[in-house]
Amino acid sequence: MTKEASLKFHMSMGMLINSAHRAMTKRFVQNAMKSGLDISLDQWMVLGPIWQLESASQKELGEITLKDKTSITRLVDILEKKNLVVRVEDQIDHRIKRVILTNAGKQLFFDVLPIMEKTREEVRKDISDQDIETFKKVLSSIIVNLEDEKDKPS
Amino acid sequence: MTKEASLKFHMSMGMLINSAHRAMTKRFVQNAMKSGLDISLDQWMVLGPIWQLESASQKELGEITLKDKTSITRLVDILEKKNLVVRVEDQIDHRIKRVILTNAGKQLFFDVLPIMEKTREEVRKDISDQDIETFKKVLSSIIVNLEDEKDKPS
DNA sequence: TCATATTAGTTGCATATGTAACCATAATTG
DNA sequence: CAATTATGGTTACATATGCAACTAATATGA
Repeated sequence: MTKEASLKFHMSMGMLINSAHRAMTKRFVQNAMKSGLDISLDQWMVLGPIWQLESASQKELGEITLKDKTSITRLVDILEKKNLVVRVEDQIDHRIKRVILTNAGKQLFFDVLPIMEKTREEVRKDISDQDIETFKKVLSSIIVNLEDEKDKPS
Repeated sequence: MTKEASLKFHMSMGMLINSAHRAMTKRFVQNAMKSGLDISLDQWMVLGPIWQLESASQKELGEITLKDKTSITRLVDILEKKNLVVRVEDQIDHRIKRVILTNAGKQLFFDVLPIMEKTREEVRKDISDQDIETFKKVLSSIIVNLEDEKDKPS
């Protein structure tokens, strides 16, 4: 029995997702560290959209990353402490805080891109495109299956 | 474009796993809470093997759940604080601590089984067995792809 | 317009994890 | 057999998350 088969046989889906998730975040951080970059996968998940949108409210970041507003607050705290982003109060709606990249943040974004690509390749090694497609489809279904009632569009 | 398609289109694999993982742990805890049971998914992941093995060392628990020994220490701390398990020093090798269920732990184990099943059904809703198989296969491959060099059998 | 509700974001408390340093107890070997 | 190494487990520090309660600001509507 191969190691994969053994794992598949013994472990529940929940345990497998749990382990795969931890392994991926761990590897990303390790790869970044090897290149002298100090950033976590979750921090990157927020940094990317900020770059793409030029300026994003924390609410928008939460919607894009599917993260709780509480998590966004604290991730932005960390990014701000690292001088990668700054919060700017929206001029019209004073409840909103727009997050924008500093020059250091922009620099880091480009530095991390190849790390991301390297990690992606390590993760996908020997897995067919077809299986990856099915994999992503199932993940999307799970996310939709488990959506909070209260968050569902009425 | 359906919500699934939209998710699949926009989100990277890492983000999808991240979100699915969080959604599953969240739903499990919510389902348990609705039934008046106070246990997290990770606590359950440890409790199950203890039941199966009757008595397990923390090292064994780590191997089974693919969790770090540090995580096991702390999960067992919590389970012990909740009076669900007790640590017993191994009579032969005094470094080893065997973890066994209390009566309350055994009771909880059986109470949680239907919660587990309910959550499992909610997660898998409208996903074919075939796709689940592929899904688990891919997860196992990812875990193997990302295994630490130092942990690999020589 | 004034009271109420909603929205965006923050904070405190609890759980979960990784890393590294640490302790105590075996096991190894010079 | 004594010194060294390896093993099982714990602890401190940092990151990440959920929930609930909170603040400040905007929107709603009687």
